[in-house]
Amino acid sequence: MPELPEVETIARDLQARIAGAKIRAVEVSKPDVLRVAGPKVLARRTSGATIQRSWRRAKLVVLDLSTGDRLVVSLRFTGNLLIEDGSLSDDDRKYSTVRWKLHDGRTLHYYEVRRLGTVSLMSPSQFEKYVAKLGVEPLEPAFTTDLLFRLLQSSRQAVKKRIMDQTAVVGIGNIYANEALWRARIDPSRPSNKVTRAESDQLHRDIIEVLEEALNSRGTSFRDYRDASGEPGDFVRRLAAYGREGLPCPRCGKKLVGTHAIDGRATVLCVRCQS
DNA sequence: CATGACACCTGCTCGC
DNA sequence: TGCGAGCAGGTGTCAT
Repeated sequence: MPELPEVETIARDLQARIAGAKIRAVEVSKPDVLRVAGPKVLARRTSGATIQRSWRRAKLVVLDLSTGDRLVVSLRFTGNLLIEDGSLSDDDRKYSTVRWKLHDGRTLHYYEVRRLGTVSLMSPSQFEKYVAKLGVEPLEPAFTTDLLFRLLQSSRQAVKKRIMDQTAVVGIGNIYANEALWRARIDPSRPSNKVTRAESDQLHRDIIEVLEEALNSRGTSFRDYRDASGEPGDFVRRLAAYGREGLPCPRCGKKLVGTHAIDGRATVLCVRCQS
């Protein structure tokens, strides 16, 4: 489900709403989402802890606990973190897999339909080891035009797959990969090492631009993404390519074409604009 | 090492 | 209406 803008929106909402809250008790109804620590260890090591800070790294929501441990949540397709203040729908209740009961009476739910997402309780060293494999944050100054060009040069994979590779650049998933490549007028199937310097620099601008615009719209709700308060993201109205197969290209009017040729993921492009 | 195939899950939509 | 196939904002592992 969520890519950088959606995960950032969730992490910021949680920071505003539950930073400083103390955990009273933990309930786990679907233990298969837990990694590193199982239900008993999770309950023992998080009960009584204060959630000091909520932030994002790559597509992970990270909750820093007063104990030094971190709760690291990978939402994958359908995961979400929802704050219940007394009004949770039946559906939300049905898919609530882990619950942290807070001292103030509210509950933080880890919500999951497909249960592909994970909740990991990590010590500082486990966390460091885990994030060491991740690539550069595209909205930070370290993401330079030089770095992107080097990353593209170093692989023969399709450029779309390359920019979705979380060990290269983090946070870009299928929606924003399609959108950034459409904006940059680059064919997603081009081998990444065949992208020119000028194209790479344009792609660099468009990756930042599309992620920032989506963040300002609080993400894209194509199906079931919602923020921590349950509200949908607004960027779906601004999508030019993703989900618009068969509809006219907003730039030239030619019908957009869909394919699954790159890594089996849905790709939509304008064959006239993107080459 | 880079790359591709597959596994992990449930729910929704579409075609017969 | 029922039923099977295919698809969904992702990533970890394993074989080649």
